[in-house]
Amino acid sequence: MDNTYNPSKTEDEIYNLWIENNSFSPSVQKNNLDPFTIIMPPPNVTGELHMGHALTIAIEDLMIRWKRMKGYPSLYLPGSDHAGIATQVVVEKEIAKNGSSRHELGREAFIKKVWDWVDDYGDRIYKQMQKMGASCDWNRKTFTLDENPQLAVKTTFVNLYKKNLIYRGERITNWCNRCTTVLSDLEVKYKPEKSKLYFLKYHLKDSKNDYLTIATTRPETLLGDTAVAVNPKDDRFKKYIGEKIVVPIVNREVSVIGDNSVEIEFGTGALKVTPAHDHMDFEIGRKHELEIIKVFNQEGKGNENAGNYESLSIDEIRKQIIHDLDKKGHIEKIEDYDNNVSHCERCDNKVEPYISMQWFVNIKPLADKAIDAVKTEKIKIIPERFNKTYFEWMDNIVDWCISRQLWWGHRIPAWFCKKCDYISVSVDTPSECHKCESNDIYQDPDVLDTWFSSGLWTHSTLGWPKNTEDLDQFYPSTVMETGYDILFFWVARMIMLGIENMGEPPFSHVYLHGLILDPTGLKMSKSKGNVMNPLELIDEYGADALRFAITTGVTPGNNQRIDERKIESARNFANKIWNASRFSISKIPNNIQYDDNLGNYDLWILGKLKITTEKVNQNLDQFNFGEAQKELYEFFWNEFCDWYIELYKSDEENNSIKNLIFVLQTSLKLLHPFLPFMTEKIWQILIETVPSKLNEFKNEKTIINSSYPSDMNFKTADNGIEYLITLIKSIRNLRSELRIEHSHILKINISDKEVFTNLSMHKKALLNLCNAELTNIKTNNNFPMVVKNNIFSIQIPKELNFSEEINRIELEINEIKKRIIPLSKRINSPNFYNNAPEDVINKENERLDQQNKRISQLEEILKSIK
RNA sequence: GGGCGGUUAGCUCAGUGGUUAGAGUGCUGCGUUGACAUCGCAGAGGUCAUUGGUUCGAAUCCAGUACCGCCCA
Repeated sequence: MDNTYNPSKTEDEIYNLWIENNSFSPSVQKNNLDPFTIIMPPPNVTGELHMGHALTIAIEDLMIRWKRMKGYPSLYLPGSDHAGIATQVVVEKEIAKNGSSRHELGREAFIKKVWDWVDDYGDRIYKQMQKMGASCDWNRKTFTLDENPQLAVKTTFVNLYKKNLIYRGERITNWCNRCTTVLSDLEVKYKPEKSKLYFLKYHLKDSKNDYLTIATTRPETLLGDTAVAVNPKDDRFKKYIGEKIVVPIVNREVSVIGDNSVEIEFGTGALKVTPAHDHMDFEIGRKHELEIIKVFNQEGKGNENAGNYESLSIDEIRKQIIHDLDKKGHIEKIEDYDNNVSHCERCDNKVEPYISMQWFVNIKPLADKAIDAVKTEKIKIIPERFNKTYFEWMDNIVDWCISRQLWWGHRIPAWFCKKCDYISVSVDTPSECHKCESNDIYQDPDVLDTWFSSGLWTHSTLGWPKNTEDLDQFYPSTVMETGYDILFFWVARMIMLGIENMGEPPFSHVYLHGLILDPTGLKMSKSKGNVMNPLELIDEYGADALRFAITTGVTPGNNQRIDERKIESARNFANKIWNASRFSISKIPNNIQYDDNLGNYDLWILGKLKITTEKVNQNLDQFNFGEAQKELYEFFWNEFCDWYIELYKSDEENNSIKNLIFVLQTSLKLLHPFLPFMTEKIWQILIETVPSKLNEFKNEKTIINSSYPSDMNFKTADNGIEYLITLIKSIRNLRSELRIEHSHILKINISDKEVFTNLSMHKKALLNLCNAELTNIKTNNNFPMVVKNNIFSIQIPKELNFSEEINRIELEINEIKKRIIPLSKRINSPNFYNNAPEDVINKENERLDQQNKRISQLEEILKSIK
């Protein structure tokens, strides 16, 4: 073995080994354990692996590997998402480089371009997930536009339509005029912008000199004004209600209406109403049955109703209108104004409120069942606090607009009849209108919101709507693991559609992880230039180190900052494991009889191993991955390496090589979910090098498919090892405090015969670990040292200056005294006696005794060295 | 406007009622002839944001305040 671990050399080799062994496919169970299933949140097919994916995979894969080793049939199902708008934007940008556009190409040719893209690059993200070590069952990988998901989408659409849960209607929606599609509320992001508030004069028809001043951020929409609204409670304006007022420029006579939704405080308190181009105005318009006049088209340009402004862009219209209003004296003033402007999440273009005909899901009936599933704990969200977020959103849910005016995606399975206007909705492409049997039908050009197909992911990947074995075996899945930021985007929709199609919730647990932030605590984004590329980090440090680093101290739902030092630290830990293994292997002797006798050090480390195993399993059970990992780190480095291996070196005759190998192997198994590649690599080396007599696990040919340690029933014992460790630490400390050279052998004496005898067994350890020797001779140059209520005398070189040590001891005495005050106060209070549990009372009393004893011993020491 | 989270060592974070609050990293001193300098040994470093309450006992539970961040409208 090399003396440092080389991940890049090993990782691909190990991954191939797993693939060859078909280690990732769940085996149909012979035992009675229920399957453990994670359906991976599908990354965008155009995407590249980012830190968020890396975290997702690290967490999901550690759960899967753990459960797989515990013997559960474990399925980790991978896939990717066609990501309608995102992919379309990517390919549009690609062809724009050649000066082309999708409109120029036409729908069919454009779609072909996208498929070409997917064929060329679609596997990229899978390869990147493999670099991470994801133990997915690649035989079951699914793309949202595969045949079966297509069928699932159409079937669901048709079923919901037949149940009247899908309808078509004209609504005001968020419209991106660059993508020329409607967007859902969640696809719109708000950005603060410095803009202007324009105060415009609208003259009353009947009294020429009287006018209302109206404040607006969007003067260009006045072309579509069909009313002016004031709050009926507003004493300044209520007298105008019912009067006619003239919209400037277009000279349209409209009414002044009263509506409670008008904010008295905002602007002047008078509002121009443009039902076709503003969400709130649309609602007011509906209430008052106002005329709706569209003045912009789908591309964000003035339409035929815009008069002189036709075919100008919205920005140009604004500029022109301000100019024209000013010329006619309609502008009272213009103020600076900070407001939040909506942008398209994908292309960053400004979003316009826009009226259009769309398909909607009547969501309330679905939502009610989904709320119920969480309320009755059929689904547990981890961490629990996100229940509140979930309910908040679900309780206030609005109908889901599922149509998108895109070309890439699941085409809506609805055909319009030109003859009778009937809409035929069906899974199979109809050849004629279902009502009048005319052949003159055409399919709705729109596609479905990507989340519609993603919502079916939990069962479409398993074969639904077909009745498959997989569906029978793996639905519902166990854990849906994803970032908390897509709780409503995705998780909520999976729950609703899962219940709708399958009759039961799609998973029993939702584990939400936090975001990975840059070292300064900011979200990583390409535009900020602060992204870390996981693939580069893997090249530099290894996938194990990256995985270990991003799950170190991880807690559900909390964000974490990541910087390279964290990854370095994980890499160092991996190297420690590598070297401890190297050491253990080097200690395997040739051709001797191995016996099963265990020494004291063996029994001690087994005790630690047992406790660690219990804690790790317990923490994993409770989704405390960070804690589980911490336990392992501490055990391996601080107990196994720093003490057991060091003690082992001191007394090889009385320690068991079999035990050394056993503890190493068990540790590797425990660590495997966190550091899969390296632990497998070492396991393979052990298979080669450990003689079968020594190899407790000789029948387990790969660690990935070995059994996870739990319920350890072997014998353990302390036999004074904890005491020995404390003594060694005290001697080291004294040596350092008194600045005694490492090479100087310290002779230590203790008058207590029993302690002396017990320690005699550890002569070699004392010599090797702190360069000390037991002696029964006391000389003049003694320095007293107290260790757990025993006083040792240490022979030291004559010329030493004790002043620092005296200071230290005095400080310690003071500190203990300070501590004792509240402690004795508490112990002496009757309240404490009456209320605290007995074991606590005993413990506190014992504590007080020990502290007092230590003080007197320290004082004794002081006296003797002063 | 509503909701959620955070505030613990120089930095990054664990720690949901019971010893003297921990880790990683950084810092200081010492140490390289066989597992590992990606290392070893020793050490310094904290009024657990703040105020009040509950309790025999609070970083931990409750209420208020301040600051930071996120989500929704």
